[in-house]
Amino acid sequence: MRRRALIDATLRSLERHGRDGASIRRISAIAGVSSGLISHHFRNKAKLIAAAYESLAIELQETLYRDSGAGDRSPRERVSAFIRASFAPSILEPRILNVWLVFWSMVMRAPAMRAVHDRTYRRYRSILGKLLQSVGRTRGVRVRARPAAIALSALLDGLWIELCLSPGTFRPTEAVMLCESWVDALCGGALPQLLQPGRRRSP
Amino acid sequence: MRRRALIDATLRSLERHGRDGASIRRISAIAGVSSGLISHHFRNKAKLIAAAYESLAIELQETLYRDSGAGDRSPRERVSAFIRASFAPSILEPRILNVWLVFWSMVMRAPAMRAVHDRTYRRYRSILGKLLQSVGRTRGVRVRARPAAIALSALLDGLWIELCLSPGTFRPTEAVMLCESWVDALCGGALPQLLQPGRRRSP
DNA sequence: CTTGCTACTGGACGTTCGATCAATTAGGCT
DNA sequence: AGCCTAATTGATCGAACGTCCAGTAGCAAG
Repeated sequence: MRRRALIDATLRSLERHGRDGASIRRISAIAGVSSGLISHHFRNKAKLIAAAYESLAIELQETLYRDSGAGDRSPRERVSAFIRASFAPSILEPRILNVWLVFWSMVMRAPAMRAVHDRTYRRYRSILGKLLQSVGRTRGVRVRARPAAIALSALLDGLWIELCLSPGTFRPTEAVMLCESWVDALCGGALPQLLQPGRRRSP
Repeated sequence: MRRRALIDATLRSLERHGRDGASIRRISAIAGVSSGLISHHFRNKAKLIAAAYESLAIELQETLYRDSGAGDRSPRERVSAFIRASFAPSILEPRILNVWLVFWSMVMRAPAMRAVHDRTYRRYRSILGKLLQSVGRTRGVRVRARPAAIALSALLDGLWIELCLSPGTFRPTEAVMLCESWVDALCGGALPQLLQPGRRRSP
C-alpha cells in the first residue's frame, strides 16, 4: 500500500531532520515519489502527520506489550521486561525523540493530533495499569490501576526523554533500576495512596 | 537593554506559535522592531534561540527555588513547596510546553543548545538532590543525591508534560500526590537502592 | 559644526514551503 | 482490443523564510 510507504517515509524524514523533516518535498524525496502524490493520498500535510503519529504510537505499544508478554512469565517478570524494553537501545535512539517532539508540539494546535494522543495514551496507561494490578495481586496488595499507571508512565517517559536528550548524564541501567525500585515500593505497600483503601488481600 | 527585550519577544513568540514562532520576522514584529535589528544584536537566529533557552531555564529554576526556600520551613516542607510550585497554574500553561519542545528539538542538532541543556539540568538535579538529602537527614536516612534527583526530576517532568499535553487526563493535585508519595517512600526507606549502603543514621 | 560610532530601518535576494492542477501512465474489466 | 478509473508526475503559484547591506537617525567627543 502506497499510504503505508508514505507514512514510513514521513517517520524516516522526521527522524533525520526533526521538524524540518515535516515537509512534503523531503518526505516525497525519501519515498522516491513526486510531491503531488502525497496530496493525492492524503488531503493535506496535517492528515499525513496525524496518520504517522498514530502509526508510530501503536507500533511502539505493540512492541512493548509483545516483549513483555512473551513466554510464561510471572506478572513481576513481565513488568521488568516492559521496563527493560522501554530502555532498549532501539527505543533510546535520540533520533526517535525528534519524532515525538514534533508530534507533541502539534497536539496542542491540531485537534486531530490531540485525539490521537489521548487515544494512544489511554491505551498505554491501560496496559501499564493491568500489569501493575496483576503484580500487586501476586504480592497480596490491591493496586489502584489508574494513578499507578500515570506515575509509572511519567517516570518512564521522563527518564527516556532525558536519556535521549543527553545520553551521558546517566546510564540506561540506572533508569531501569529507578523504575524497578518504584515498582518494588508499590508492591511492598510503601505507596499507600496508590493502593485500594482497606485491608491487604492476604493479611 | 535591547537584547533582553528581544529574548522576551522570542519566548512570547514561541509560546504563541510554537515552532513557527521561531522566525525572525514574527519575533521582530512582537518586539516592535525591524527584522534587521535582530541580526544586529545576535549574529544569527540560532544565537538568539540559545540565549532564550538559557534565559527561560534559569528563570524557571530561580522561581522554583525561591518558592521552595521561602520562610523557615523544614526540609520536608520545602520539598513539598517545590513539588507544588512545579504544578502551579502558571507552570502548567500548555503554551509553555510549546517553548520547551522547540528547545529540546534543537538540543540534538545544535551543540550550543546541548551545552545549555546539560548545564541547566545539572543545576536542576543539584538543587533537587540537596533538598532530598536534607529531608533524608531529618528522617534518619542517607539519600544518594544523584539517582534520587534523577528519579524525582523525571517524575516531575513526565507528569508535567502529560498534564500540558492533555490537561483533562488527571488533575494537578494528583500529580502532586504521586510525587509526594514517592518522596515519602524514599524517606521511609522503601527505595533502598536510592540510599547509601550500610546502616541507617538513627537505628 | 563636523566627525565617528552605534542603534536601527527596510528592501532585495535566493530558497523553500504547501497546495493546486492539467497532463500522462498504468491496470483491471468488458 | 478498447475503455474507464485510479495512480502518478512535475510545473507553477503566492507566501514566508534567513541573511545581507546600503542607508538613516541619534548622540557624544573634538
